[in-house]
Amino acid sequence: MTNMIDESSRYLISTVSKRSGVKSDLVRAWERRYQAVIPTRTTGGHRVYTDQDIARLKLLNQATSNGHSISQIAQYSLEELKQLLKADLCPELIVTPTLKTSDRLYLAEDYIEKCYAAVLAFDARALETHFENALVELGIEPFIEHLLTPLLTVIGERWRSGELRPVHEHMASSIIRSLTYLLRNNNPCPKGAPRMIVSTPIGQLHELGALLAAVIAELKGWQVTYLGANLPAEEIAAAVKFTNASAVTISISFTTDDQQLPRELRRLKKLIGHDVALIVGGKAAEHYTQLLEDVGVLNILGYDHFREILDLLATQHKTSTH
Amino acid sequence: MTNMIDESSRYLISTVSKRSGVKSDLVRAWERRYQAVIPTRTTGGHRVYTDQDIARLKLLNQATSNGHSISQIAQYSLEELKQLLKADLCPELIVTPTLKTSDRLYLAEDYIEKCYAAVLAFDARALETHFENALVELGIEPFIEHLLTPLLTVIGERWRSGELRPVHEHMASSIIRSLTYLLRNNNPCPKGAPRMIVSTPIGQLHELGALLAAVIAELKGWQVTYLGANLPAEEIAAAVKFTNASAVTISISFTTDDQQLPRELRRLKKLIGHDVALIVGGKAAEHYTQLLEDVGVLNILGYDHFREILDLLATQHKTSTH
DNA sequence: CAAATATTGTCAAGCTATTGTAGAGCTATG
DNA sequence: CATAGCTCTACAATAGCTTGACAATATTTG
Repeated sequence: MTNMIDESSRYLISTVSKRSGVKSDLVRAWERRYQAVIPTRTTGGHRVYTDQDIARLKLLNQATSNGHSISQIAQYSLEELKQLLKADLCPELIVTPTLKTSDRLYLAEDYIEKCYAAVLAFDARALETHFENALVELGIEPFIEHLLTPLLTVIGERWRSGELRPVHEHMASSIIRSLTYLLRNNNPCPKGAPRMIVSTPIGQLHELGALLAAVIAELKGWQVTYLGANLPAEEIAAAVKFTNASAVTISISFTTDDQQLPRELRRLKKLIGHDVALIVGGKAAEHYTQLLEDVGVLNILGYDHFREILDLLATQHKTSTH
Repeated sequence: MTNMIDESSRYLISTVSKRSGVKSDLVRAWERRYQAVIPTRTTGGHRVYTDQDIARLKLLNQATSNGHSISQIAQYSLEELKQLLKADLCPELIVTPTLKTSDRLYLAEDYIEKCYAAVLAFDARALETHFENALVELGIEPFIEHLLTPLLTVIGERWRSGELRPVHEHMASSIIRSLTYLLRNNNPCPKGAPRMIVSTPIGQLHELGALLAAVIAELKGWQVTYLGANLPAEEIAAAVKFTNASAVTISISFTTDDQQLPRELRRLKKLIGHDVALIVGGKAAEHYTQLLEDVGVLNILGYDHFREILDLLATQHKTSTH
């Protein structure tokens, strides 16, 4: 996760030595003789290393103990070193080309499989690890769009088909929810940012859709107050008043036959008035298109559409406050 | 919100020193040499610090004792420092308590007030900031025991008395839930650790109690799988089978008149058998003492009691697996 | 194969930078 | 007026820097 903050950690040589397992003297020797790492310096001349340097030294250390000579590999890139070590372990699998941005979809699919396998095996730790790795490799938005969303769809399908039990879905959800901290945490919110309330209406217990919407809105620069699931219209409206929010996003995951959802939506719209945008999304939203149109709701048709809506509302917000 | 922080939290250097664990002289040296904190001044020139400054110094203190050089990290933001420490947690580092327990209680009360004020003002950001600072200052377990638990009780009371709306409680809950990532993430779980399933039975939608139980069990060295709220007995039992868990912890927050809860508990006990411990806690557990006794449940009477139970079960687990 | 050469990890000497601590003398605060 | 805080200065203890050397292995060459 450190590299999400733009690689700002700096270390002195002793720390580097402890972390990488290469003695300080040797680190300096490798620099002097082969420029294996080229740290910056303090004004006083002390060497200052980055996380990358540490990773590099770790790999170099492994590679040398595998028999490679330091003079030969000292200038390899991180990627090349990883390949080298991989090749040492299983010399048959050297094929891997370096990953480029166009391979993200492939990468995401790979992770989807791994994650699904972890869910099926009910291995919460493995699932969490996969998620964290994927988050680093993919970045936040692709992570949500190309990994989480398809994964949840798959889990939903397999759940209905009986391959998975409800408890699998619960396990996965709770892990995804705890990840939200990572997803949300890096945004110093701008001061005049438009505010948004995110929740699910009463009767809708699944909150993951809402959670992802909240994350995306925060990434788009909104100041989001997330309220969890299952809230009656008056409560959501109260939150809008408290925060002076200019939009409300509601996620609907399940189709129900009763009239509760339509009633709640109409009530909510009436309570918040016409100046506050009401946005609705979620798997089950498409079953209610007529209703949503009647009520005057912005219906989310996909991630890009959601982002468009957010941008549009944000500009409206700016012009209305100036 | 901002003026609440500004007005309520101004400290002189001696207080800061006590709370952060950094000697006054050193605090001044860090300011002079690296601008690690830049307090405001009284008209007479005395330094005046905020809660943020204290949190910052505390983190800087930890980071330096982890081997980082103060000149390198002095200008890091709070977030960066947290990340740094998280990254350092590979070695076995438990936050060293620099405060006496009596000071802690006082400090916790102080934070309870601030947090409650943030809830009342519906200020999610302020609440989150207070939580994060408190977590740094108090350490995990005191944070749960002396801040979170009393705070939740207060919120519950004021909610029943009508001072707060349900939406206040939702807002606070969702923030606490997102904090769980911080609370849980520090434990590299030992290999032979006993496993536990944590959830709430069907009909019990409030999951915070379960969440806190999960965190405490993890701190005690258990390998916990947290499943969220509202699960039927068969699902919980299935999770026990999948993970080969040796204990199940269930949290009950609300008293209901119907027979669902008793039925579910009996069913759960039957499904998991006598070899798996069934632990029940939560605000409403005391209303069911007779039932719990009949079913053969370990009833949690408080945090210390819970920890005792955990230790007891852990030793049983060890002897049975050797 | 042996000798010559190159590579590589380690160490020491002498010097500088960093950093925690402390004292002297003065001032603000209640 | 006593306590706690302020500035400035100084100092000792680590920890880091450079240069250069030196064995212990590899590798090449005769």
